[in-house]
Amino acid sequence: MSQAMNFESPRTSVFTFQSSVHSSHVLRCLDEQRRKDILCDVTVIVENKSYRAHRSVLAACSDYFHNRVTNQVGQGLVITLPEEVTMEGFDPLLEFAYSAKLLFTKENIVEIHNCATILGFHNLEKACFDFLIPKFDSGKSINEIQKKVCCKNKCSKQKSLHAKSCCYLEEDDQAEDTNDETSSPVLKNRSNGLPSQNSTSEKDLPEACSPSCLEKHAQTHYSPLCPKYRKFQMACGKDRCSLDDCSLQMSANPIAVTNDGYASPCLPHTSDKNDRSEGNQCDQTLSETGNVPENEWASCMPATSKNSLTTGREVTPELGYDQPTAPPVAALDCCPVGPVDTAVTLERDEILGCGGDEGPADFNPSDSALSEMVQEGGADRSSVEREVAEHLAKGFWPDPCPSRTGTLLLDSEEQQDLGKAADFHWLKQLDLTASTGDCPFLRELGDGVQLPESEGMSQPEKSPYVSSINSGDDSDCDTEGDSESYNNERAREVHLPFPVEQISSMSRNDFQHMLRLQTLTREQLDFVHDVRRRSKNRIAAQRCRKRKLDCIVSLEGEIHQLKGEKEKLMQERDKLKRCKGETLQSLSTLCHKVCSEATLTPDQLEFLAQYSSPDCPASVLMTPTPSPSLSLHDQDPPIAGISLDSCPTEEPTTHLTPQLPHPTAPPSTHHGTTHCPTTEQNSPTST
DNA sequence: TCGAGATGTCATACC
DNA sequence: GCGGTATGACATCTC
Repeated sequence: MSQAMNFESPRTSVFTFQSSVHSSHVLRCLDEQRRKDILCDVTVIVENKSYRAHRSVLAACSDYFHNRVTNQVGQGLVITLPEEVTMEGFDPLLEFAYSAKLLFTKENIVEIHNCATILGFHNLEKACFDFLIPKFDSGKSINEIQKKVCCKNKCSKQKSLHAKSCCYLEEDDQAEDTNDETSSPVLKNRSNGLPSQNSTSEKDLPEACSPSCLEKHAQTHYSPLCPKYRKFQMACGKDRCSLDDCSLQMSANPIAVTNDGYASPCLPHTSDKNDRSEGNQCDQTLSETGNVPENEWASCMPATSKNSLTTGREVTPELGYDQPTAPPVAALDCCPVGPVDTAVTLERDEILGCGGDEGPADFNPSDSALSEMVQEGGADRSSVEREVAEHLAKGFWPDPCPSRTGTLLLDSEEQQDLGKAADFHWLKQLDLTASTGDCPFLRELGDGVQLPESEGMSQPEKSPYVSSINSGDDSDCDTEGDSESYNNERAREVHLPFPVEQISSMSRNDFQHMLRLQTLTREQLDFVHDVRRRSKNRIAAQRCRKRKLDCIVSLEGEIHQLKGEKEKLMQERDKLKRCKGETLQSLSTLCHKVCSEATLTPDQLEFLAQYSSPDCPASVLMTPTPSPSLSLHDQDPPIAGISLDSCPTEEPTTHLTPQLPHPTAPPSTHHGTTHCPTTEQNSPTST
């Protein structure tokens, strides 16, 4: 059945989220000191119970305490918390403050949330509770939650994968509502077949964002861009975007709680030859039956790793693996199609105590991939949020499925190697169609979160629907869907022993490794390579186009900037021209004055002309014919100041003859030099 | 019906 | 030599 059923388990479910915000060593010391009441300088009273603690720790973790202890001195500080704060809620929070681990049960999660809210506890962001509380809220079915958030806009177009996902899920929910959990022989069979499966199912998908949500979301990033490019930028803008794409289907498999109270992360399924079919069925099985024997949890984890993640598909006898009969959302949802790295599985088993017994399940995965993924984007988010999200995500999907589907056929050692080499592979398996809304943690992380644009993971081929989603347009789903269906059909024809989605989603090493392990026919090899090539090229084309668009946008900005500079230079030029005109005008006036007042002999004038620049009116006076001098004035003088300085008009002025004609008078044929440059001639306009 | 935009694919070059 | 990537060109689809 659903997780809700699991939540109904009479046993107490205890979960732990660990934050890496704190240094574990320091925290351990502090916690030890607190328990021994060493250096404790504050007493917190909650419901008549007192807790000794360090004010610095509390202040660091809680706004409330920060405010209360600020400016408070002395060792005897006693803080009585509001009555709204209960021991039930405060106790785990205090533990969290000192251990970075939050132990909670479904009974106290709400209380913890309330207390954390009242006390303003850091590191326990809204995302945690928004996601967790509904899971524990037996009053609301998961279906209700999903429908409310996700499927409001139930696929305006069925073309959209996302839309398909929603609809598919909803239908599934509905179908499930009408079906008794034991009424389906298939389910029974599945349950019997692989009881160790995780209990996640597509209906457990958390709030998946609608395509419109995604688009809106992404648009916030590209608002400065030309609207017509936004879609494309969204689709291709991995550089800056796409952790929008972080849609990570991780979200699709939130927390699954087994009867023994462990949070079951989205367990990956592999397409192991032997139990591929079983595995395919399994994920639905448990999720629908919700009935996992407690003592099987330990064995569940390793077994899970061998299960193919292909919920929503049918098992086709001829292929041995399921082909999608419905949008492969669930399949993609559930973490990667790949197998769980054996090492990871064991590690998790250790973490879980693998006995399946009680005790907090302390998920503290050390996967760098998720960390990187989470940190890569969302720079605008607090590191705390990121870390919390990261840890929560890890907690729910502790297994990054390192080697993904590609290693489904590998032995454990190989898987380990591949897992090390391909930390992001599991991400590649994730369907990017969903928005961050799918993952409450990553959604809260925000828009900036980006999936690494490593090869293969980018988009469509593994899930051809993806591009349609990324493009924000449902319409193109047809072609992609056709392509996908064609590929699937071809895969069926050539009896491809693994899902088509794996071909392009695998890393090169994984891919080659898989090919080595598989004995494929020539036809199969051709098909596989063809699919992979087209997928890679499709992604490359998207990147290429995005770069082009970015370049265009950049050039447009550059053009705008250059236009501004040009405008400034033009204004400066006009200003200089005006200045030059004024200078020439004053020079002309001076020249005429000198010529009219001074009495110069022709020898003197010739002498002046010899040592004066062409701009100097004195030289004009000596010019036999007026035309050359006019032409000189039509040219730009070198520099007005220099011309003036070089013009020795002062000395000879005293020798100028008074009978020199006035500039305004008709030119004298005798001198031929009566036309001193007028203002008009030297005006900028004339120039 | 036409054109623009989006996208997938192919061919080719380059690394 | 193989595989990945970049990119121009083309085809197809949608609006």
